[in-house]
Amino acid sequence: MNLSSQTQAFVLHFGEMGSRWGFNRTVGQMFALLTVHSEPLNADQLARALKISRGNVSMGLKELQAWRLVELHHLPGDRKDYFTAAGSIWDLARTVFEERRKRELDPTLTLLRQLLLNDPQDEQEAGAQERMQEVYDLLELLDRFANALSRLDQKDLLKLMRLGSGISKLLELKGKSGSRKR
Amino acid sequence: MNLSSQTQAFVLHFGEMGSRWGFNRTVGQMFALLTVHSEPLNADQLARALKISRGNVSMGLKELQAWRLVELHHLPGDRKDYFTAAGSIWDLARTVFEERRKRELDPTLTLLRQLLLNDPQDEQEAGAQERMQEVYDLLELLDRFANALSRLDQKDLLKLMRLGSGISKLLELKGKSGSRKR
DNA sequence: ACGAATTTTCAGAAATTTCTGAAAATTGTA
DNA sequence: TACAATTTTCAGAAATTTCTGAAAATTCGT
Repeated sequence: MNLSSQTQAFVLHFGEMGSRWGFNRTVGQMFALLTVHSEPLNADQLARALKISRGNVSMGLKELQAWRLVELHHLPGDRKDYFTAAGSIWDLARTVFEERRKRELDPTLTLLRQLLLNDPQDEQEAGAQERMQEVYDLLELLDRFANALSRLDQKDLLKLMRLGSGISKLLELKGKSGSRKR
Repeated sequence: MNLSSQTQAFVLHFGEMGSRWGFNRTVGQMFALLTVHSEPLNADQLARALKISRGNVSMGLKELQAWRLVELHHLPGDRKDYFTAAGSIWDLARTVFEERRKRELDPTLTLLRQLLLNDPQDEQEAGAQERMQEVYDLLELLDRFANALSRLDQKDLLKLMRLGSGISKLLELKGKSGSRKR
């Protein structure tokens, strides 16, 4: 379980980026290692490869399971738990995307919905609520859009992402056919 | 500068969420307050309203300026710097989106591009590189897509986001006309 | 150029997050 | 059931991030 300098660099980088993606350094490293390493790894192997404590690995795996980013395997005649990254890179990306939507958007939408139920008590509050309503509308739209993207199958998602600047042409099309309807 | 309980709740929430969105608690609070408060605020007002030190406000404003999320104003006969949230909610969202793309995608793309230049030294490395290539391809696609979205004007973006599940129908359309071409 | 107003800086304090390692709990086998 | 292998837990240690406040720097009017 000694990592090539390639893998080392990859793993360390994902450790650094980890916090930006929503998990801590060692969780990022564990995930990176499981991603590049095709064979399943057990907790001891992860601990040794990454030079972190066994306890930390246990906690990290729990978190990765909560994110549904790893899969548990068993080898015949071995009681240890082995892990791999769950599904294709594509699946992983989708999962991260969905989890982040949940964590970054949903709580705010819930709060704003609540706050907007109250009647404003004065001018100041009325103005603040207007602004909050704008934030809410935007985040809700984003949330719906993210959900729609999540539901697309891989083929369509690929098609959409590859469109690039072609998107606006496609929308023009839609806009015209849409207005024609009435 | 005493905040209504509405605003208080909004500000505190954005503080909590701040870390998920890429900045720390007080920066999140400052941004939230500037967003709901239509009048420009100066550093002392922010410090008093949020009960944080003047120094912290200075650092926070510097960060918000780096994110291009605030705008500096001056009032006649007052030497203090006044700040507002920069542009419409829509503009703010676009800016946050772009900044996050830069911070979360670009460094990884750069690293992977580098790593993939090296020839693999053995089977193990070859396999790891395959996985890294997949990650690279995916992130690059995502990056291009994010860029394309950023470049859409507000009207088109709105149209696209409102499509929801209609997206797949639109893509079908495109798929068919695309294959018709050959 | 001086001085008052204002902003920035930054060393150390405080708060928070992450990590370790030993003990407790769980699991599977004989 | 007894026990060895394995995983989980969690109190406290270590590392990291954030915050304060006083001093330094800057800015502007006179």
